[in-house]
Amino acid sequence: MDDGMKHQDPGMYKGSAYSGYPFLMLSDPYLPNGSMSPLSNKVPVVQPSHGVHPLTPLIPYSNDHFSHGSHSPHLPADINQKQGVHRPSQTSDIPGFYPLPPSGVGQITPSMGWFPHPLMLGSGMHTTGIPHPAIVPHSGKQEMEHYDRNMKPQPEPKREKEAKKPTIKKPLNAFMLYMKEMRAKVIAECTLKESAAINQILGRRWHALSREEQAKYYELARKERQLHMQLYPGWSARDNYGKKKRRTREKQQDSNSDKLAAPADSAHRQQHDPFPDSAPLQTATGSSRLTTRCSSAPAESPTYRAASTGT
DNA sequence: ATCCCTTTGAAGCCG
DNA sequence: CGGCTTCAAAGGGAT
Repeated sequence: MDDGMKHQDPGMYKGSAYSGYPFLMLSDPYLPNGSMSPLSNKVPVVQPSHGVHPLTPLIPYSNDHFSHGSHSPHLPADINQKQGVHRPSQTSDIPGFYPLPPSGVGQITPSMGWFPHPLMLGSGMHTTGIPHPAIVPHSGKQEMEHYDRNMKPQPEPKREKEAKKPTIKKPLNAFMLYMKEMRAKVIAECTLKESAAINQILGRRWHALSREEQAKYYELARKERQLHMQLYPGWSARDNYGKKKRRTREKQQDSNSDKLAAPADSAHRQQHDPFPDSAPLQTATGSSRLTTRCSSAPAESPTYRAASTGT
């Protein structure tokens, strides 16, 4: 309720492509007219060549999966042409990703027309009746690393929703959005399958992205958060806090002497500035068992900035 | 069958 | 307020 919301940018939620809340696209009466339009026109539909999240294929740039050539993100650099870089409080030039009623654009509130019954959200259903990807029904296991992506609308009484509140996942951040979009491509190029390895490559690629390119995802994530907030006004990340085993921490402590500030770096980098001048990054990622090399991966291609090559 | 690994970013938690 | 921890995705590998 601070960023884009007060911008009241009419174009804010007009776009359609979105990885997390595709259902919103369904009603996407507006066509992208902004910088991203060329991206959205690529029917996100399915292309789950590798089993992409059925609800996720909507990322505007998903088509990249097919661009085997090189990562030539046709993304219009005009995204920030005006501002140079994504500026949370002025990213209005970017078309939104969530369709909003022309009347409500900008002043999105849970009580808006398109979001009349927030109560329904509790059952993992959007007002449209479409299951929300961020909502995970409690199937006994809280973690649900791989929550049923095919989860079908569970017609459970709204009353019950209170009792068995589904797990609402955190909104994806910029990098997560980027991963969802590019993972398939990387897998195809590198013939890798291990997510850990893929993620390492993605991390390098992420740093290799230009600010403009990253800006796309930062804004996507920003909007996602906003939308998430609107969809689940009362939701808080703490709702899922402690649900996962914090083995990570244990490991970190253990490997503390090994990786040292590796993980910490991440924590320190939590600055809100998406584009630090001197990107520190690169934790050497000295993976022992993971092969993060891409045979024909453009990731390490000279085309990419030295960010990945580091050193 | 379940957890780990790995990444970055956002947010929660705690001192 | 600052630093640390947890979670988000994800899927083969390891246990």
